[in-house]
Amino acid sequence: MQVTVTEAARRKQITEAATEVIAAAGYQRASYARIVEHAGLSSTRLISYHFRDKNDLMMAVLIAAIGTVDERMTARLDGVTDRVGMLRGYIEAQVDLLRTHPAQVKVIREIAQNLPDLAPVLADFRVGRLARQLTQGQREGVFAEFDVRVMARTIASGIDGADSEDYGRELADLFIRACVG
Amino acid sequence: MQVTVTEAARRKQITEAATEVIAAAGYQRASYARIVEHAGLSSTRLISYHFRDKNDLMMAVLIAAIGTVDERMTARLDGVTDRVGMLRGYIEAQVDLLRTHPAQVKVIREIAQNLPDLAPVLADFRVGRLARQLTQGQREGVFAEFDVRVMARTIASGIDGADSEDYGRELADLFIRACVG
Amino acid sequence: MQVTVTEAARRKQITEAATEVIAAAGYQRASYARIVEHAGLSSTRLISYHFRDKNDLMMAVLIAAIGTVDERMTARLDGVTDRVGMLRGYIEAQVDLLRTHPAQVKVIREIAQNLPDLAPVLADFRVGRLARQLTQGQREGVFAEFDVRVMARTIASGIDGADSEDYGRELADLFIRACVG
Amino acid sequence: MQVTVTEAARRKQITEAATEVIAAAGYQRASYARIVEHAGLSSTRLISYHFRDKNDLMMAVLIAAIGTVDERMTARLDGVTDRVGMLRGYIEAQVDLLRTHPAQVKVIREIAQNLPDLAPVLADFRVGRLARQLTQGQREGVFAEFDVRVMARTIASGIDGADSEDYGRELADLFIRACVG
DNA sequence: AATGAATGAGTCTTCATTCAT
DNA sequence: TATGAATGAAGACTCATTCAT
Repeated sequence: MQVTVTEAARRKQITEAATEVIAAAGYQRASYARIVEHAGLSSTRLISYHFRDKNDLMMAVLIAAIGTVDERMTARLDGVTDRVGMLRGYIEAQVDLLRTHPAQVKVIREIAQNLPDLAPVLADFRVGRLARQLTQGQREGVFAEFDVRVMARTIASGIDGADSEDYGRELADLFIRACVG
Repeated sequence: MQVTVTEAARRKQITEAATEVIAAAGYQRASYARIVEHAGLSSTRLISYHFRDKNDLMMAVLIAAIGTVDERMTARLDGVTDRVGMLRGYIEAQVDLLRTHPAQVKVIREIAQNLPDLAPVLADFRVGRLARQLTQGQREGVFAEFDVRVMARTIASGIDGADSEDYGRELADLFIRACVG
Repeated sequence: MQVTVTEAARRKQITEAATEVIAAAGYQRASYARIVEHAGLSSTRLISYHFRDKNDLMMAVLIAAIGTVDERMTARLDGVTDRVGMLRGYIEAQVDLLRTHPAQVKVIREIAQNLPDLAPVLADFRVGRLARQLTQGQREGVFAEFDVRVMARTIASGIDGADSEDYGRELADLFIRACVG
Repeated sequence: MQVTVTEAARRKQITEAATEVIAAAGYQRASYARIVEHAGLSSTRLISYHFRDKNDLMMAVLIAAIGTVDERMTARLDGVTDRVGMLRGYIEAQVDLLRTHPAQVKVIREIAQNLPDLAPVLADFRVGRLARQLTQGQREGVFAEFDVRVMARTIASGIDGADSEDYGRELADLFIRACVG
């Protein structure tokens, strides 16, 4: 029995299944066989047909995850002009994402760890928005003098360790002290 | 041609080769074949002879790496009683390790990521010494009130992102501000 | 050069080759390599493709063997109502199977010996039909009083040692004496 | 630490360990590694030193098992002249051996199954004594006319299936009926 | 747009045996 | 008499990809 759907719908089905498999089992264990099983597809051939190779699939998964995360962050921080409020909002929003979109967050980390070539691109994605806000804050005299790149990366890596909303609030307190100095 | 060396020497040769392979290629790609090639051994059977299984080998690699790192840290911080000086010394020493013992540091991270059962033990190894110092500092009134667990984990993850001595100094400044408040 | 046949045909080819290998070399020595060689296949990967794992293959082999044996026995004994005639027919038919379908008979024994979990199921297959007939014969007063389970198992194991039609006839005489008493 | 014992004592230690391993795990799984572990020896090299190869070890194991079994049977049947009593005694003594010397009985079967070259020799060992008694019984007119070889083999294989003393008694009844006719 | 079938390379582990004291 | 160390071959199984419709 041969079920035919549109190219776009099939690609989405596969990337979503791949996202869940990567989040649950890790990048290395996300084999075609496991993805096919999770998605209920007929054979791995279906993946090979819709994606050039495994790297192509992973890029699609990554782009989708980044899109989702970016959208959520933009929605959360839109209109916030207060620098300190922005910093707290950024950290708490990121921590909140771990709860609301765990698969997407996990996928971004997994791919970053396992495809080192992407590290710089992903680093900028994770840190760019924050760094710009920190620089603005320094210009306005709200934040002390510090190396913006170091601060942004430290905040980002600190967020990765969070496991609860309380942790997020404590983290925000910590970095507000460090930034306002 | 059969070359015979002592058990201890052979085990050390293999664990060192494995350490380098893990650091260079990652835990998942550290196959017996790659380790044997890197060490110039005759066959993978030599690893199976000296280690019960792959997990046994990885434990030996991990213990060696932890031993090296722990020894360096103890040597660096021995005799430092000033709390703020200790905090700076801890961070800078850790960052320095990334340069002087990159393979050992990488191995500890790789194994922690890929053997989740060990995560709690390794977390304590990475964070325990620091957390005790922070708590002491709070009792002495040198450090402000903050969640020691969050602070220690944030410092540890911040260190992982460092890539130079300058970065280490800036990180120390950052966390001294956050701790002294 | 890639030769493509249907799933069913390939499975049959593999199970038949496996049957012959098990019969000739024993369960333990029936490796994928030997089966592939016997069947003239390109690589062991072909077996892994068509069967989930080795146990899956062995179950397919066993089911085929049981099917063949059961079909032959049913054909031989269909319509026989005379209890003593049935007993003789059963024993001689079983002995005859050793000559006409040696591989199937050998496979059932080998798998029973090497997969102890299946022993009860196979024991029932080997002994169930016979035990029912013996019980009926006792009810009808044709057979003496004896433990049906012991008798059926003894008959079955006696058959295993047979090596000729004469042996089969002698065996039938023996057990008719033992049953009629 | 090097412990030195006599050749004979060491061979006995190894054959006994091998006997237990074969009985517990089967012939195929009785590897040098498992035997060494069971016996608490320092390395597999000790086996290679005392036995030419694995076949040599297995012969030693088999001879020891046969010796034990033969001795018990001789003790049990010595002085029994009554033919029918001898037949019952033989069957019940064999079934009793399954309980008192399970390892030795298991070893003989395992080796017979896995070393087909020995089958004739072992068949004679298992069947010879019994066949001679049956022939004598026929000459004395106590037993009916039947093929002694078939009867002896059937009795022997019937015994293999026994699992209790009751089973043994029932088996003796069965074969007395079949022999006395 | 989809599929069934096939594949070579690679994974770790176990095996009995041999080398060299 | 004993031992530590080393070994090549073989075991089942998984991988992403390609062939051929």
